[in-house]
Amino acid sequence: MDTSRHMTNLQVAKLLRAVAAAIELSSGDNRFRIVAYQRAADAIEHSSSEVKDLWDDGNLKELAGVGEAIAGHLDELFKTGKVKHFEAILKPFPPALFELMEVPGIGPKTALKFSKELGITRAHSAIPELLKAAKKGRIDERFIKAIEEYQGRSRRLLLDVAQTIADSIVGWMRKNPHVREANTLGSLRRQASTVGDIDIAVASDHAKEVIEHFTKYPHKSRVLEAGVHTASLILPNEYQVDLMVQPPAAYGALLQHFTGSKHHNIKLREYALKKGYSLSEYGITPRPSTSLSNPSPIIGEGRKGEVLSFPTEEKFYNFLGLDWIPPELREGENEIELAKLHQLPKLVELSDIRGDLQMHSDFNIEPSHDLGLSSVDELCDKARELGYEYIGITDHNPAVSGHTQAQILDLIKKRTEVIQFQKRAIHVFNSLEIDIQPIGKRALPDAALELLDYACIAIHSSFRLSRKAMTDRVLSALDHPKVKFFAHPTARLLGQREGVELDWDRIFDFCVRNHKWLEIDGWPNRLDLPDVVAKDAIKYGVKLVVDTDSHAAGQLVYMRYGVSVARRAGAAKYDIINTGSLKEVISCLTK
DNA sequence: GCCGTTTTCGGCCCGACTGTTTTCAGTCG
Repeated sequence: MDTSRHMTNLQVAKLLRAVAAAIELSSGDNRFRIVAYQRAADAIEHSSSEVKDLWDDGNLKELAGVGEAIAGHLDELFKTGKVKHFEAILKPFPPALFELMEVPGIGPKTALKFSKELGITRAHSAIPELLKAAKKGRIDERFIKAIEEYQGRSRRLLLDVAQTIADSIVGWMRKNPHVREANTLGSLRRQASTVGDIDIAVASDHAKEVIEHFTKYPHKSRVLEAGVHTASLILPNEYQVDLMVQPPAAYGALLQHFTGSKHHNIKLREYALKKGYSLSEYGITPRPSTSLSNPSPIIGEGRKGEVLSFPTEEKFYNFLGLDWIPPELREGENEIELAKLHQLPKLVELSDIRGDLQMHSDFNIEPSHDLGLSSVDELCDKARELGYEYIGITDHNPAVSGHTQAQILDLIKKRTEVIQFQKRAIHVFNSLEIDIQPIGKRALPDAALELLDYACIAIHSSFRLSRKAMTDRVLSALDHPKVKFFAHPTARLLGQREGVELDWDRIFDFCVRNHKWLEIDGWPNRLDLPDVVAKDAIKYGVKLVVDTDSHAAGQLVYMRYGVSVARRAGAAKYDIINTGSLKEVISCLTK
């Protein structure tokens, strides 16, 4: 079988990165060609669509960073399984080289050196061979640590784990009177679904006192390092937390720089450069003009060579003629253009949410999946505490095997009585989460569906069907007036299971035409829809519902993570069904 | 090799860290 036809985005990206490395090791000044290949690789790796699907539809050049030439090469790749031009570029180098580069600290030059000096040529055994060489003392011993780091990689934290730790530490820091401001940084501040590092910035004119306070954080295991402006703690679970302290007058640039993303910062600096400014973590520097046609500065003020400081990010972005960009949108897509045109979306806020339409109670409906741990009453109490107007209880359907249709109807009627047992302080919708069976049949008789206010459907089995079969299956299950949304659509589990393959355009189209919604499931190891897909859904006009999928009352607070996904997708309040009032939601349910 | 509401040519982010590095090369975020 021709494997190229099944190449994933990650595999295509890796191929392009290998080409970039090979160009770098070849003679001649090809710096910008190298960067072009790396950018194309990044674009493909982060694309919400499978690159092969884009190729199928003739849309490869939609990817920013993929132009005429690379699109042509990928065309050849998908048609024939190989690219003659790439093979010629890669041929002089041993395959092991590109594996060695996966180790942090090893780039193309070092990889080539090791490959030659240590005789490592085969790709599959490259890393173990390198580790062996390192342990024998044939290369610098610092690489032992780097290799082990690589082998234990993908040890990214789930967003909620990192956020919980950061909330505690930021809270601790704010207790100190010298701390003017404290913020998370990086992918955590951008609320990415997984987080690499927990980094915290503090604005203060008293770095010494602030660092001292940080090292007294009560829940630490030990202090790793405490310098003049930075410090690091190790927590009992071995997670590391880094702190940076800067004077309030220059805090804006620091916060901006370390929030990233890398791609956002590159684009922002390119944009600034055209206006005659150079950006850094310290501030904004007007540049000497390089030609008569490029007089500088065009906007703002400042003497050449002088670093201008900014106390806040708002002032930093505004100086460049941009609206402040919420961290969740800083992924290097079109946010800078939108900020320039004052057209950034007004992102949905946690406080806009008025209900939660997916959660599980402890009513024993005899399901094939987990029961919840809390009673309907407990769920209502917590929801009321959160200020909600309504919730939907979506227990799993009764197990298909071992129940007659009459028994299923009976269970649902009994459960309906529990839900409607008394007048409650908030409205409770009577709903179920229904399995989609492999062939697209719902795991609940239609007669039972009629007893509900609404239902959602979800995939809990047969995760590996083809894209077409999977899409057919889902659309078939969605096709009933009582079924209102598709819950945790990709069924991914972060760090455990990849999402299923779906034809999103077909799903989006069906949803828009039939008043169906897609869920953003805020359960921290789902966060599903993924942000990039949710972004496409919104562009298509699909309505979303942000839920927690709680299995206990205390988990209703996971809503913040679902909202973060929605914000990263650029969702405004009106894109989200459950920002509506009870009356509005009831109206949507009957469309 | 990519890209354009100043350009289809002529640009292309920025600074920190590390090592054996007395002025720079490689790598990273």
